[in-house]
Amino acid sequence: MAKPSNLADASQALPDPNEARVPMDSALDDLIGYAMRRAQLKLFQNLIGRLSDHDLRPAQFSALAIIEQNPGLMQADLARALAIEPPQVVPLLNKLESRALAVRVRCKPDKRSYGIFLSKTGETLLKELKDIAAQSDLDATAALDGQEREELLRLLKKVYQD
Amino acid sequence: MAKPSNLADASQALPDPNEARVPMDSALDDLIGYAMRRAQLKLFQNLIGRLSDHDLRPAQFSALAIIEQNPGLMQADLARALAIEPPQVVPLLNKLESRALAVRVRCKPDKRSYGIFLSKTGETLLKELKDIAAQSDLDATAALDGQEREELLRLLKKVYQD
DNA sequence: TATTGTTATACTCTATAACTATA
DNA sequence: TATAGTTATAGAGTATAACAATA
Repeated sequence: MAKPSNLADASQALPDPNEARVPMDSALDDLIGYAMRRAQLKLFQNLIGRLSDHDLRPAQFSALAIIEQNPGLMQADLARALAIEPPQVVPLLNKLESRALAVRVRCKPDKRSYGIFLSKTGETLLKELKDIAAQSDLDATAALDGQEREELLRLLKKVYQD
Repeated sequence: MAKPSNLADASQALPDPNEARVPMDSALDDLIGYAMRRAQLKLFQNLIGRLSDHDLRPAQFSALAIIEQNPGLMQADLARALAIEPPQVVPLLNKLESRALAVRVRCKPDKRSYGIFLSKTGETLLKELKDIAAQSDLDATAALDGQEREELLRLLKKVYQD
């Protein structure tokens, strides 16, 4: 297929190959969704790098924090809190159990379900991970001052809690 | 492995099964990264739903907008602008070409490379897609007023442009 | 020898259907 | 029959190595 007749006029406006190698976006520049995706990727990559020292993924850190706040919760609850499907909880919890950070305990009247709890090891590591995550946050938003950071957090919560 | 000795104290504080089924996060509540991930997922899902009417993905929309701003750019440039690897550009561009929205043209002195351009069809559709994306933005951030939306955009740009 | 685009491949993430064991 | 957890599987998204054509 060579140069179809509906090819847009483009023979002019070719960017100088010697100038900035990163094309500008325009059109996308006014979209909150676009800016948020790029900012989120930056924060996520930063956190992934820091957590990798402990061989953990962000979802595993989130799971530990949610378990701490809701000891004894069921896997279905954890899935809902993490906004993932129940089958995805299985390998995640298996990993946490194999590292002795959390445990499944059959303790409910309903013998089908487990209560999920942190181990002492998990509680101790989670303390450290919270500091790491807070530092990652500061690092990835270093362009903001404290007041801007608080305002950003407030606005983001307002968006997702709606 | 049954109830290891380092199991954290958890026999108390079990959430009432009759109350809110969504466990709270705490610990995560002060993290910009966590709030941004949740807000970003909300915006992304909204946009995915709206673009699906046109059988397009967000990355394909972004590609169209970038091509419009940089007619004649090479695939390596597009990959860099989209923050993806060159091999991922191939199926993306194949899709846009099969839909007659964009074209690869061998027109450079370097016969290895292509210049990428929008077709007239692509230009027309892109106009519509921009409105859709803007509406998606407004919809997913309906909890914010105009001033908050501008402030959020400003802060996000400051973060990712750093 | 280096580079553009491409193919092949693999690894992760995510989602769905089906299975088990309890209820 | 319905539910909690699990298994199996398939589809995206993403990354790397290797190849062909060209420089």
